[in-house]
Amino acid sequence: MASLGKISSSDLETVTTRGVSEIISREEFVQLLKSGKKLRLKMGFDPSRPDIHLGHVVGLRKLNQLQELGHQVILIVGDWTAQIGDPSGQSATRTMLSHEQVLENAQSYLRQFFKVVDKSRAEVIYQSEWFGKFDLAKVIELTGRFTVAQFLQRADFAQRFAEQKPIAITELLYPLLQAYDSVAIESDVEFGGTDQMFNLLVGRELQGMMGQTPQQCFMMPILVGTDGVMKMSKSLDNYVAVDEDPVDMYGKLMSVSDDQIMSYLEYLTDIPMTELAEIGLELESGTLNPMEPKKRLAWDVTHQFHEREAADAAQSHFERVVQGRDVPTEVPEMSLSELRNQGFGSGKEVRVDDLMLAAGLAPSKAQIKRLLSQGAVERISEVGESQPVTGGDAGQLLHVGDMLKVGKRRFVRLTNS
RNA sequence: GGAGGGGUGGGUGAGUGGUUAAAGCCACCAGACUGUAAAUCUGGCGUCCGGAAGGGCUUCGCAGGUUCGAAUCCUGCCCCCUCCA
Repeated sequence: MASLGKISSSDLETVTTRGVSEIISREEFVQLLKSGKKLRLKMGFDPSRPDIHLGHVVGLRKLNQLQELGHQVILIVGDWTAQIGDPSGQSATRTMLSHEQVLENAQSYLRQFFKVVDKSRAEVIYQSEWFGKFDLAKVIELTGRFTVAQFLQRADFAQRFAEQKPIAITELLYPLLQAYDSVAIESDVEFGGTDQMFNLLVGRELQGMMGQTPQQCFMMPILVGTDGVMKMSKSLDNYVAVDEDPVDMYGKLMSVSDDQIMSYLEYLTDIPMTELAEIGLELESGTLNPMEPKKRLAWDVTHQFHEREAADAAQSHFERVVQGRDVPTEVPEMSLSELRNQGFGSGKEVRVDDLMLAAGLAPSKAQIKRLLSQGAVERISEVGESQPVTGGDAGQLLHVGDMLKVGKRRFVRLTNS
């Protein structure tokens, strides 16, 4: 680990450009890095959303890089702002979280957070530490520092105002509270996606007003989700969660659009930029099969969250099941006795549709019929002979050792006990 | 206080008495193709019975009502939004 203030030019380059969208202001930030001061890096967390996905990881990696240069991460649990909800244009009102719920979510979040961020160089602070004692006089003082016109500069507000769409008053409060956090912890640098620019700037401004050195605003690009179009988000279901098991994580990364390979490699791995440049060129010229760098990406990221062996296993699983269309080495099992307890089958045999239902391979009989008629279901015997299960075969009886393949990659095997 | 707009399937959003289990788009599922769970193309996409044809049930904020028939009309209720003051 480098000592504070001493930073190599390549580190500086990486920290300030790779996976970075904008820094306000870059010059001041660079000076701070060189000053030898141990910086307080502010990151906020909304405890109503305790799941971390790769979109967040872009920023967390940045925090980690700075930690390695000796700086300190301050994670703020937004137990007050969570009740407001960030005005991303969607739902304005949110239900209050109970204290226990906040604690629970925070715990879950932290477990994921520290998969990327170094725990020993981080502290966790709850907003309620300062907002818990905020009184009305202070709220008025805080709000009195800003005007509506200033807030209407924020693109999202401006747009909704123009379209005569609702803007909740509490939404205007959100940036203010977030800004006050910066004052409360004397933040040196605050991190967020580019969509956070306004909020970060309000923090910077408020600190100046209150006699503190204004924080630097560090903005990361928004990662596009696995659909290749929208930003990665849980509600769009185009995300790869940090908690994902290796096989799913690898698989989901393999489903990233070809167009996004380069940005994923840049934002989520440490593969040198010079090497990435070569890969980019080869992809463009068509001399490199996109699957190759994508596999590397998938392996690399999976390995960041799991053991090497697990990443290797995930890769061979992918090659075997997806590329080779073969049966995976480990197949989920259901036993006849278990099935009978659930009211399916006789204990000696079971219908195809019953097994699919019980194994969760389809949510309803109607869905099963569709799958059958679409030729999505295959029966594989103990000796490996496979035979399609078609339209009228829903009642076909399966015996111990039989296996069903549904779609390209879902399996279940019938066992005895 | 006044005027008006609106609540539809996972999401958007059409639909103003039957041909509507409800357009289109997105998401999702399957198939084909392939270099992957990319892209593209095709199909599917409430649920239950049936091999199928077909039939039953449930669904358009909630509760009633009119009608042979209602997401569509009427009554009451709940909720959301905009504008004027």
